Amino acid sequence: MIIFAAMDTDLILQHVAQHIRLDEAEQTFFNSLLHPATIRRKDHLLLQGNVSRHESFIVKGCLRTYTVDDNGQDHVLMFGIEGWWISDLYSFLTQMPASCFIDALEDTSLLQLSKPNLEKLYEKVPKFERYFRLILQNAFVAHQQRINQSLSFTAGERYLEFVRKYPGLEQRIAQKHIAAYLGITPVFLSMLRRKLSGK
Amino acid sequence: MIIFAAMDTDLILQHVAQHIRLDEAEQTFFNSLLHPATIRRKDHLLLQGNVSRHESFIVKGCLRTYTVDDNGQDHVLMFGIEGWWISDLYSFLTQMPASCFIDALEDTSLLQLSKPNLEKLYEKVPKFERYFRLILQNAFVAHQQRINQSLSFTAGERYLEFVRKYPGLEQRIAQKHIAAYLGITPVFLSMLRRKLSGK
DNA sequence: AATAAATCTTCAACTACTTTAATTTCCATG
DNA sequence: CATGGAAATTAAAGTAGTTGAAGATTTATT
Repeated sequence: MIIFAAMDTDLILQHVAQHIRLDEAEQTFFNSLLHPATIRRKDHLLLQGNVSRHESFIVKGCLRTYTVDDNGQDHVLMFGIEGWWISDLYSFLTQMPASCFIDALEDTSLLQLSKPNLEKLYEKVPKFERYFRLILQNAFVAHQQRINQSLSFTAGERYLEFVRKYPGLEQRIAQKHIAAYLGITPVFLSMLRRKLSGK
Repeated sequence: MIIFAAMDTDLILQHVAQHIRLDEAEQTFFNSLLHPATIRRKDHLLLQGNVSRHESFIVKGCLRTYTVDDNGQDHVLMFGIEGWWISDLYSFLTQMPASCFIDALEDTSLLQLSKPNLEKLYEKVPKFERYFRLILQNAFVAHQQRINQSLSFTAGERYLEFVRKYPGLEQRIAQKHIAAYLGITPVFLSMLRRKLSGK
């Protein structure tokens, strides 16, 4: 006998409900398209050059999307925490090779939606087109704001913005990852944090 | 008697043709939805806080999308040149107030597509959904690359990337605008250019 | 054409951030 | 619980980029 793990779908349904209204049948159908997955700390969800086959909703844990430059240094495009979707959006939409890596910074549990299942969802419950369009728009705006901040903010201001955007995350993950997100060295981040806490 | 200005639609049809295939009737219908407009150097196409009512295709000239920070300094999110669409995409999609200004750096001629006309276009020629989805995806990827470059490139490397992305534009516009795009001072850009040309 | 205004260049002094390296703290694993 | 390796801290010296100020060049206005 096979026992299916109970899916923890509260968080994701709550997230959807913030954008569109679903009846019970629609919720059930949506759930039936989601595949639970877990990924261990330090394991990869996506490798650069591979195609991003799923959108992954983070139920618990933390991931990072990053690139590696010619000198072998990491640069973090975004973190994903509970209640966020994560993927290489471009790769997922176009089914072209991804330009980033995604790996887990903590043991993480996900609910995954494959491209074919997303198409089925759009067909049966067109309201979801609106939902994912809003997700894409928010991602777009977030990128735009980050460009703006990289032009106008000092490293200290960018750090405070990071804390505002990912509350509590500064306690959970290694500082070198935060530094790679801010575009500074871990050494300088350490100095910044001392200065900020010191006053 | 009113004489309508002849629309120069070659460039835009060529641009569309790179992504989707249109028959003659579809081309004519598309053209009928476009409104030509001109905007003088230094005039605004969009003010922060206003709603972006059109997508504007640039036939000739040059625009910049920018924000102004608390110290009164400009930061350039993007330039638009011949063959590009420009708008505050978020404001256009959501019809919420724009977070940026757009103004002309040269006398510029545009072909504008209003939100209602875009809806009509989608209805009659659904292929255009694909076209504008590709435009949005490209914009998204461009933003992502720029974030990446702001994390990993020096100012000199970012300048070279700017030249690659906007060929010839470095000859056409004021250096202070390029500096505001790169996130450096005009003084430092001046030093960079001397160094780059000097070898 | 003359003048005013904006922009660009150059230099020198300054600040934000990096690099290197030594020391300490934190955890993962045997 | 011991220990080896990764990550964080600190300090000192170096570099990328800023600021301010003066002069030169370009662009706009009358």
